[in-house]
Amino acid sequence: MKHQINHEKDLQNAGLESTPVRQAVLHIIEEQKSPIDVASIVSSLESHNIKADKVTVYRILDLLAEKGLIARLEFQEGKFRYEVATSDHHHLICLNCGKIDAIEDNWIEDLEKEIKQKKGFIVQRHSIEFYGLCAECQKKST
Amino acid sequence: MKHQINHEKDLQNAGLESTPVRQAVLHIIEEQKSPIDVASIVSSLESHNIKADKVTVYRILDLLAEKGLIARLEFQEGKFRYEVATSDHHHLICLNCGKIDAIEDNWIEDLEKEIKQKKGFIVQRHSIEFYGLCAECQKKST
DNA sequence: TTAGGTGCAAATGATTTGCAATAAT
DNA sequence: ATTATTGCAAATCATTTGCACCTAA
Repeated sequence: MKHQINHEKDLQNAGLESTPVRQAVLHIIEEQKSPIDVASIVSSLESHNIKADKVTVYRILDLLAEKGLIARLEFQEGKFRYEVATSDHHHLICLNCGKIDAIEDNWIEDLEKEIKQKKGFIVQRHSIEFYGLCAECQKKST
Repeated sequence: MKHQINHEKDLQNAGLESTPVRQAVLHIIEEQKSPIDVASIVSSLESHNIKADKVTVYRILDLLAEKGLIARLEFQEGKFRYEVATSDHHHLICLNCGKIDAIEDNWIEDLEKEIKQKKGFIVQRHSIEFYGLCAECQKKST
């Protein structure tokens, strides 16, 4: 369980000034179980009674992503989502209920080695998402 | 080597009326070696002297994707790209020169089985991209 | 003639830019 | 004072919607 105070450290470690808005944005992204979009971050700030302009949020997100504190994702929605940068995992997006789950795996590392061997291409990061039906929706909608 | 005439068949097989613009869009996407965005498709139509509104192109792309003739992709650019739907492969996007290569693999099928076992999630489609440095750019930029 | 295809104008949504106001060191 | 942070207005870019017009079966 992380507390707000840790975000101050995280920010400082990343060489960023720790401001209330930055801490709050980091906190909101962290307390979220699945990747969150900018509009949701903005309204979450409002409900936390933290006054911050949308533009400021965009700029903070750019900074945090640049410094590697958060990861920027796309789920074929025409917008970005963010999550805290943690151990490697891939997202499972249910096409029926929209729920986003995640899974870790041991396959991709080997696949990236193969990419290096076959293509000489060095993978720095990847974007891997699976779209389908979660267990619950298979029962309901089928 | 496919000819325009095949696109007529492709469209009809998909249950779509074969119009000049639809054939041209399909042709442009097919002659492209890597996934192409909408703006490029529109200007390509212009240079082929085919008059078509941007909106029409969007609608055609939606149709073609819906019918499975083309695939809709995202490369973290905030816009969509399209390619002909072919055998399964993943994209290698060079962060230095922007070149987009592709690779086939035998890993993902097994990973999707594991997802089914571990999570009960049934994968219908996936989005898998690797970002890094292509062989040429490793020589130059390093 | 009738449904589907297209064009044009305008709306929407996400993101970015410029610049002035503000806060922190 | 000087630099970085934020707010506000407006611009930009990708995509969508509404509606009228046109065209092929």
